[in-house]
Amino acid sequence: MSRLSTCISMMDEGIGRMGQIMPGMPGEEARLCRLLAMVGSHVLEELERKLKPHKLNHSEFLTLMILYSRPDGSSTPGELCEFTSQGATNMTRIANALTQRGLITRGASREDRRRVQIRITPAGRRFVQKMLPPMFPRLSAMYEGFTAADKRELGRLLRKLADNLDRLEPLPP
Amino acid sequence: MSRLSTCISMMDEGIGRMGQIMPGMPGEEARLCRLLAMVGSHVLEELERKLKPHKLNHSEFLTLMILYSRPDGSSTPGELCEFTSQGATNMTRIANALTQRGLITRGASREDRRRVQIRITPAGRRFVQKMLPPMFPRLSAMYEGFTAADKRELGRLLRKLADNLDRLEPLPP
DNA sequence: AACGCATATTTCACCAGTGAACGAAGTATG
DNA sequence: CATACTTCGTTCACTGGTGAAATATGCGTT
Repeated sequence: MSRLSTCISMMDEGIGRMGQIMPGMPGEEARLCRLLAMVGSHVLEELERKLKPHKLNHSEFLTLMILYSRPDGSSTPGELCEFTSQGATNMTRIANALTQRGLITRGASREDRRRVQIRITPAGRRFVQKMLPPMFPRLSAMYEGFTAADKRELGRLLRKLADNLDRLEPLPP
Repeated sequence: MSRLSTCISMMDEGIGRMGQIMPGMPGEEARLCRLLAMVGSHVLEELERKLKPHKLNHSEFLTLMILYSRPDGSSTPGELCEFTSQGATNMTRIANALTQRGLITRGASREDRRRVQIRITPAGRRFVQKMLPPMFPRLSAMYEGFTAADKRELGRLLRKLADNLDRLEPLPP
């Protein structure tokens, strides 16, 4: 695949030319959106690459991590959908896959018989504990040359943008 | 779907708890990656939402934009693959779709008969000129409250991260 | 000029994610 | 207490994207 910086300079030139043709275009904002999209998906691809050897995809990994991070190691499909930003359909498949591998269990909830209780198994915990640490070095390397202030600033700006996006959301028409 | 800031605080808590259990985890870096991924894909979703009424998906839109921004309005599948970060397989389908709608044409290249020359049509240009401007307001709104320095800084940090990602890339094993 | 090798695009089979519809369980209303 | 409405999870059919092989052209060597 092509280097990220190549795509970025292509994008820069393209938007530069567009700016001259299309008056009124918010060029800087468009640039930032493209950057966000490119870097964001590249980060995800990088993650998926590290997950492939474990035969996990991104959504399964995220689901497993949420369960792992829970003090009681359990949740429900609906909640997992919400926090992984996945549709219920997909969560069903994810839960199927993880159950099949013995990393989680699915059982009926006592309080509300509509709900399903999903719980990480001891094997699931061991799996996470084993696969996670090898990822740390590359994760750190990604931010090589970033000062503490840089990281803080990046976090601040991304959260600010996220707030704007939430506020913006309603656009069904 | 669930608000972005909800997912973010979930993620913050989750990584917070993880940091206590998993010693040596680069928590801040992990947080930034998750943020990048979430905000990036949210931006893409926002774009796709705006494209849906025009019956375009993200890749088709990007392809069309590249062609539009070219002085001569033309390119080749290979080049488009490179700059859209799409596989050749997909580019074939994209070109099929855009050709069918009369927005581009496909013809043999004169210099290298292996190559295919893709060119935006006048109808394609009109289409872009019509669909683009209505997107500007929301695009600007996304960065409401961002100072010029904020935008500059966000751009700088994303580009820096992109460079690191390129440098990092080789990890096939 | 004929052979093998490299490159560009397409075709095919498959995978992950999505929207619509369904059945089961709960909740509210007359 | 019966009927309608809601919520939760699953199933199914479809879309967008990917990897491996097929096809076609060009390039370099002998």
